[in-house]
Amino acid sequence: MSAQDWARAAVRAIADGGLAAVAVEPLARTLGVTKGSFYAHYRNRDELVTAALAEWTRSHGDEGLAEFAAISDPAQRLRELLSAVVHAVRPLAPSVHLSLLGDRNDPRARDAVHRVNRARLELLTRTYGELGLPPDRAATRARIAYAAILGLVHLAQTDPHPPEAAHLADEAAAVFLPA
Amino acid sequence: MSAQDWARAAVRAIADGGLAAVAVEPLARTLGVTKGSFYAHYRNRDELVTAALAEWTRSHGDEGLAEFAAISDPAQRLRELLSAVVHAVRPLAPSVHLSLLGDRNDPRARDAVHRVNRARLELLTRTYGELGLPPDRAATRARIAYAAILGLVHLAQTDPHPPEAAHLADEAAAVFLPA
DNA sequence: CCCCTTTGATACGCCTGCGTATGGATACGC
DNA sequence: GCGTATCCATACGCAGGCGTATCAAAGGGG
Repeated sequence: MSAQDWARAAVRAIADGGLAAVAVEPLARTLGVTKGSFYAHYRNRDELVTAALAEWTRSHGDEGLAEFAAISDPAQRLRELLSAVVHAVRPLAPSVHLSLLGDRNDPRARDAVHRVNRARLELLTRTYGELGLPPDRAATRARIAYAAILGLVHLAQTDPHPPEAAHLADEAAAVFLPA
Repeated sequence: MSAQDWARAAVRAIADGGLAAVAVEPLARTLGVTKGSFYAHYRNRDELVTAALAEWTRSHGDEGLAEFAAISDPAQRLRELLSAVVHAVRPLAPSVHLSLLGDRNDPRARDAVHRVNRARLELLTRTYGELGLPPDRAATRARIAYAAILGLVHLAQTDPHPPEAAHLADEAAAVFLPA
């Protein structure tokens, strides 16, 4: 039971309950310990919230994008990003992102979301630039594509009959792939 | 001080704090009354939450879209919708929508968001259909456009230097207007 | 004019989460 | 093998929110 364990549990809690779910006693229960353990690693709840946001920002910002940034062919990079999003796997998994939008009045949450968004937008902008778009059009294109992806994921989250992945992939490709 | 007043205050509370902010005693303080008043109108907090969500769904679903649905020229209708979104005015104002995403584990919140999304998507799909797109392409197009709009608004919300409205309008037009 | 309904104020008990104090256990240095 | 430090359990006080009980003040209908 390390400080890391608590931080990771806090990230999970954010994913399905927002910052309010980062509560020491419930987390201790799910971890099978008491809160006496917690205060051996953190001074108070706020420190845990900060640590959890830092952990998420790190793993979903530049670090989470590293494997995609390493792809040299921009078209291939774009396809891989698209595939990752549509299959809702790791680096663009939306739950924490979505929950934090609900906590956007908290400056720490807003900052974390903004950092992750910025890292992704920069990669996308660079990718579109390498595909031949002039800088300003690349930036705009990246914003639209990323916004559309976010929105599609958000729509799927509240839809009781979410569209199947293949169909979502077609829709995403329509905005993701360069005109 | 009517039940309506409480419901409207609850909607405001959702806008800047999510469902958790719908708390009887703080709301009573901001309304300048005590909670004794509240329990004269509602049986418990849950009833207030339900009423607030119903109020929002009503005013932002079909009813909020009525003024746009009444525009007979589809191209004009699309332009008006676009303008409304970009200027962040009423019917697509995002704050409650965004906050409810953070509460998407609550079935009532999920349902409310879904109803509003569905009403908007139906209007958009119909509009693209009237503009000449075949039904399935109109539906897909509507989803992408609406998703992009949602995403752009979301990005702006966490951006400390949000892009100016004119630029946002250009970006929105790129996905909103038919190809 | 009086009664009764509606509205809301006050006060209470309960629950849950935060933070602190204290003590015990285990493991590691020497 | 004996301190000593780290980790964690237990127990406490405190705050804030929910729901209930009780009562007071109008205000409208008979």
